[in-house]
Amino acid sequence: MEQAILAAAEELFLDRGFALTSTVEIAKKAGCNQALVHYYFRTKENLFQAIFARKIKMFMTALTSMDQLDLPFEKALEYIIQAHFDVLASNPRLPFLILNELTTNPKRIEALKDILQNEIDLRPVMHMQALLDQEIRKGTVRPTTMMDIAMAMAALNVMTFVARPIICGVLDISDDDYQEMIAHRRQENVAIILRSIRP
Amino acid sequence: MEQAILAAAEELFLDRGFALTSTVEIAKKAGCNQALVHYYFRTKENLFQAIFARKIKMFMTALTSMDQLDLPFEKALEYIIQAHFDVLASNPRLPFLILNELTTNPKRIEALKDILQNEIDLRPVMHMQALLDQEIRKGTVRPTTMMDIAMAMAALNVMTFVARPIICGVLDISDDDYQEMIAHRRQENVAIILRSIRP
DNA sequence: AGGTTATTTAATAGGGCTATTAAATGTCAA
DNA sequence: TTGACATTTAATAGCCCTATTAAATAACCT
Repeated sequence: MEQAILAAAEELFLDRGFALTSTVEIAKKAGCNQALVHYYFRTKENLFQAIFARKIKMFMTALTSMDQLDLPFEKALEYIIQAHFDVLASNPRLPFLILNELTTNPKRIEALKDILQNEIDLRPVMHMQALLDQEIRKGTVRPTTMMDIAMAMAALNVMTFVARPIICGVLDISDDDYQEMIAHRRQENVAIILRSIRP
Repeated sequence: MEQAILAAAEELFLDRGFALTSTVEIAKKAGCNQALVHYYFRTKENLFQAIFARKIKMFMTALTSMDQLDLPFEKALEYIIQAHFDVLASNPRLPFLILNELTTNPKRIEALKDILQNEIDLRPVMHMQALLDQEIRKGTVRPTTMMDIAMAMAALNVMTFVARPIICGVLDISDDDYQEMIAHRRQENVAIILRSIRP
């Protein structure tokens, strides 16, 4: 039942965020009494943090555990951008939850910092930075930074999923059309970034 | 006092969204009794919609009221991207509010559709589309669509401001550094898009 | 001033929420 | 079987919230 509560809470939190999800709803979805939620997690805040931390860790790990370290820079970059995109596609509501919580609740920032500092292996990032610097020296890539590239990647990929309600709502397109658009963006976002770093 | 309530509500809604803002807080910030909020707007929902509609209208109008219709395509695009960026810089919390409300409350989508259909002049967009098609025929721009370009622009510009809590929180940088980063992104986002449409 | 309307306040109904508590039920080993 | 412990439930305290109502105050017109 503890697992059922976690699963129900995860779904609801991802759907509606912390503030709009009540422990009563979580209990109903998990199929138990509302007091049980508090028996296992004492507070709604605890329950949320457990899920939030787990999700962020999963997300960051998926990004930094890279098995393409031997690829040349452009290929590696393409691989990373698409890996990032794919994690988002499997967790389309996660970026919104993260943005939402970090924006409305300063407390969450500490949690995020902790995870980033203690749980994430940054060596792959360093490796990419080194490859990039090499390319710049060779003149095959214009002078730029991994920070800039990462910003562009995050922006383009995340917005694809965060903007879904706007896109689907305003253009009212079918689910098939949306899937097609997703596939298109997966290619397009890579293309934009690769072109943007040309000398 | 009605204006004071509107102003207070706008600030609080932008800060914390609809659900996390109470009419009591609004009243306190406006310097009046909480019942007065309901006297003027009957419901919190009404008050929110008034503000939300006004903000979206302002935002969309700033984007589509373009005075650079005689510029060549690339110059016009650069102008638009920076205009978009500047509206966001003046309303840094607006995109988050829009995303937040459209994501958590389907009702808002109707409001948005209404505004887009009735209040926004789409001729400048058509004009840009025509210029783009011309460039593509000439071969000076790779085959693409205004939709793709707009997505990239929105993603890059919006993320600059939406991600502020993450960037400032994780990297803990000073306000000056942040301002510098903003200025950098204003250039960079243009550069990325212009490079991304090269043949 | 006196009357009418607009504005503002105090008080409160009514509802949902989190968290706690005490009691009931299940589990399982000795 | 019984005792100890884990799980689950019902009930409720205590908050904060929205919205309403009735009464008080201000503003304005004649």
